[in-house]
Amino acid sequence: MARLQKAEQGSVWLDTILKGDCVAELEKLPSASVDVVFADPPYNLQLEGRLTRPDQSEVDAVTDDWDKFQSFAAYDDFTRAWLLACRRVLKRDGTLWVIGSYHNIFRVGAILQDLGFWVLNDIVWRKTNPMPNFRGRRFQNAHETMIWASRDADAKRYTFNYDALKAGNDDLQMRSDWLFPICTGGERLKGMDGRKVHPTQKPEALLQRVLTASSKPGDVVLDPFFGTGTTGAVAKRLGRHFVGVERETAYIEAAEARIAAVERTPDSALEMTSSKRALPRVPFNTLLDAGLIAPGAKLMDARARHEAEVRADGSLRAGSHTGSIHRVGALVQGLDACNGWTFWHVEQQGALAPIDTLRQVVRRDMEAAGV
Amino acid sequence: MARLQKAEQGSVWLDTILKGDCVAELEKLPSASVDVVFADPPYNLQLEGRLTRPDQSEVDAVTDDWDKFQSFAAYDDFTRAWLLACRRVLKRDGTLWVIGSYHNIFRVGAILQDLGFWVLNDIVWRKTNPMPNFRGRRFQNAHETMIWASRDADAKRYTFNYDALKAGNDDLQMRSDWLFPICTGGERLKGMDGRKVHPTQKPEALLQRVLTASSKPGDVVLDPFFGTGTTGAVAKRLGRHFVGVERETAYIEAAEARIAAVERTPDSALEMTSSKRALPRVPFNTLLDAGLIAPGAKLMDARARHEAEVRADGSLRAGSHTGSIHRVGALVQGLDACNGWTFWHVEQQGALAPIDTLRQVVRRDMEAAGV
DNA sequence: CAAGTCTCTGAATCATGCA
DNA sequence: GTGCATGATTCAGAGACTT
Repeated sequence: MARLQKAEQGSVWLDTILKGDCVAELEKLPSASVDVVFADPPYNLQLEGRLTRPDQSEVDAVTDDWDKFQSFAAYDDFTRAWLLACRRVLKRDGTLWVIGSYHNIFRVGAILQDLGFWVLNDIVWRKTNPMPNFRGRRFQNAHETMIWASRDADAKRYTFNYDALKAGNDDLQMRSDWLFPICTGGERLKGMDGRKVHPTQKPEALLQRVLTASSKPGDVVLDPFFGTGTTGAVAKRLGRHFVGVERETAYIEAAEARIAAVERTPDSALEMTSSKRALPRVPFNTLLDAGLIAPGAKLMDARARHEAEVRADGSLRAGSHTGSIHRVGALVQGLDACNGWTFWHVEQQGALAPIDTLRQVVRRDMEAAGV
Repeated sequence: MARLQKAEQGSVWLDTILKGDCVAELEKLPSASVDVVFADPPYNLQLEGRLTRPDQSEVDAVTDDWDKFQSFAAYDDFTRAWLLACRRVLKRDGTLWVIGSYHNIFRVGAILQDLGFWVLNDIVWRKTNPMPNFRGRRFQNAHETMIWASRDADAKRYTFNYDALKAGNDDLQMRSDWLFPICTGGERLKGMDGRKVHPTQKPEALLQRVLTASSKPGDVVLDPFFGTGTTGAVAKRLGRHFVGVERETAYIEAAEARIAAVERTPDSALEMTSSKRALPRVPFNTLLDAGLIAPGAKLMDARARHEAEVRADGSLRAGSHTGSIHRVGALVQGLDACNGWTFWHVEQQGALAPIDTLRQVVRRDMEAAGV
């Protein structure tokens, strides 16, 4: 929580919407200050002067003499500019999401690769209720594509809550194809006239999975194309901070009212299934110290094909092989690596139990002792 | 059939495999001579090191030289060259398919747009049985992407057999997300040594849908990266002509033997029967996404002896136990396994109802949506 | 023989904490 | 930053093998 407080103290821009062009507004943020970017950029190429080059000059609005090559180039300039601005404010181990359709996603993907982002996954949002194709000249366009990328190719410490996703998915790892309805019904923001406020409002369920997967409570989530604030609403509900950039006053007002009405989920429900990597390390000889295993005890694999002797210093011996539980486990099997905790077993009440169960005892005791 | 006869008379290259580099070989074909291109180019996977499964067995990766490129720029040059060569031999109203993964598909898509191709759809091939992510550091990569494009932006007369696809899809228009198994079992070509002949052989079902959708009997289908000839085998079976380009003699020999064994199917027998699907699996967090259960909600067993809290990620917590609905159900009962769907209940109108009833609601909605 | 169990494998950009 | 030891990590389907 130190991180949360630090973020709260120093940054007036936290949990606010900056009004203006995203490239210009992002210059006001310090570099390396956000954990996750979620971007839903315009898909349409005819942007009527909204496009700016990396040097902030405005790209000619191509309306009448519309030429597709010029237009692609303009869209590319625009894309490069906002991706670079996001890259500067992204932390070293932060990740970026972009959503798009076949009109723009290939260009966005190629450019972000060129800028040094490293694609981690492409994710397909399959729509349960897509718009039909009325002309019958193409396949029904029933999905959109998201790209999930780390800031750099060698970033390894990005946040990915693998175990949390798996626990919520019947103990199967989460796939790259997600199924959600489009945003309709009560969730869809409507104006006084009963018309939708924003043409491309994304469903909160989509953002909920994105943020559950790739952020932690207290993290800062940037949405450079904030629209009516789906990212902010979900971030607040999940106990994340947000910062948005949006040009249109009408969207900002709708987003602010919407986010104000969101209730933060209680901490106890926000707690995520933790990864085993995050659990405290327990050296094997702690089990000897705790008397859970005695020097000279015999360890076996699950089928009693291999046997090893526990030595007083917490190392194992199996024939001429000696070393750690992992090393000896690997050696007796002729493998490069082995998780000794799950490989080696002890006899308990006539049955073989993995020594990992003893480690769990130690961890429980540590927790009880407040260590 | 005039078209078919004309093609048969004048073209020695019809229904053959040209050996060599695809750009050079395609120069031997007349311009505007093929109706459909299906291209499965190298993905430029950029693999480093080795990957082992949790049991320490090694994954047989794509390490072939043909998939190695110096840089993105080199891959782009390669892509531009083969796309241009294909464009020249493609008829005015022809279409082109390319398949790829996130490693290469964005670059391919952007380049083909730059060259003047017009994207008609992007199609997602969802794999029923993808390789897992073994390190738990990303989402399981469970799909590949195909781009379907016409030669020019203003092409209107391309072939799309809308009604045939719809008739074979329970009278629903065909969506952009397709579900097929990867190529295994008897369909997978094996050498004398029992090893796969080609590392990336595509399933015939995939090509069958591609060619059924976008070609007519008698059409000419070009595959510039022919490999072991899936495109040729399916084309022959469906009464289309093929022409392939391939560099490796081993692949060509395997493809020729394979295609020789294919029998042309009578048109009447081409229709696929749609098999009844098993009930769709509904992950527990779908109930949260659908708003049927709120984070923080309490679940109980039928006699209210055990209680658990629903967390925002779709996992449960009961005391110190956390995990999936199944895992926590097992833990609170001290059992090895438990069907969380029938064990856990929610209070509804004063009575306890199993959460399985909520799953049925979701399934009904999914069915109504035609998913 | 049937049913259950074990083994193998597929386009993969697949660690991390501590000394 | 580097080096090294620790120890975390898989789903579906085919086919072989066992009881």
